[in-house]
Amino acid sequence: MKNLDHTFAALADPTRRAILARLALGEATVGEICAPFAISGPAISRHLKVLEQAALITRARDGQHRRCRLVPEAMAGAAEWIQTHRRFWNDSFDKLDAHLKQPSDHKGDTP
Amino acid sequence: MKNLDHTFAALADPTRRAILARLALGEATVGEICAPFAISGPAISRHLKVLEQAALITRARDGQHRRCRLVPEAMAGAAEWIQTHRRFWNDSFDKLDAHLKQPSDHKGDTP
DNA sequence: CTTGTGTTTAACTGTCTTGTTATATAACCT
DNA sequence: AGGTTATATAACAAGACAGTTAAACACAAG
Repeated sequence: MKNLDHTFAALADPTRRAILARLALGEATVGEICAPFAISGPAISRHLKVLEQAALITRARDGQHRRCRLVPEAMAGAAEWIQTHRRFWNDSFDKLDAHLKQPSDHKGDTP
Repeated sequence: MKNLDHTFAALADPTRRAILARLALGEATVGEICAPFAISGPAISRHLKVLEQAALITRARDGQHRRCRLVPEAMAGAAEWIQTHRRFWNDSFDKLDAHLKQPSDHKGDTP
């Protein structure tokens, strides 16, 4: 359950990307992840399951909470696929590189 | 129709990634794209429509053929999202970088 | 043990996706 | 015009997906 299909499919949902963006700031419990979203708890729980099956996060019990953490290695597969293709398409990727290499704050996507 | 949702969703399908890999080698007609796949023509046609709506490819008439070409800019959005997160997770991304940058001749090798 | 809080599962619904075959459109060629 | 090739659309079936509410599970605390 750790191939590119799952990774890209997991990243295709804006709620899940927002969850990952939240987790990029540090571990969080399911309740903390739920808070900023308008959708129900079970919906978030299933998004977390999708992210876990894509190996993008892990969940571990912590008392009666469940702490979620990123697994950055999983993202590497997707990044590698894109960067492999970058070798062929390097025309406009270089501009992106220049843009990203600037010292700037990150602009995440809002849910 | 050009947001990250569409881009990642388009990349989530292995057939579509294979089509992109084929197009990375150069333009191709729909028939040429169809050839290596076991699925029907209409199925490929709809994959191409998905890729086009994600702005990953363009299609242009060429006689009675239809020539498909990559649009690398569209991939940049997905790459930017991943690379933005790389700033937080740069633990294991650095290893990927080292691996990919090894044959550092990505400057003029367009086939 | 009983109750409350956090989280997941079950069951259901509506929508989207992927494939199929059959039919239509568009261009080329006598 | 009529026939052939290349590609797209229509109509349909099967399955995946995202959301809901209600119920179950797991642990904490009276």
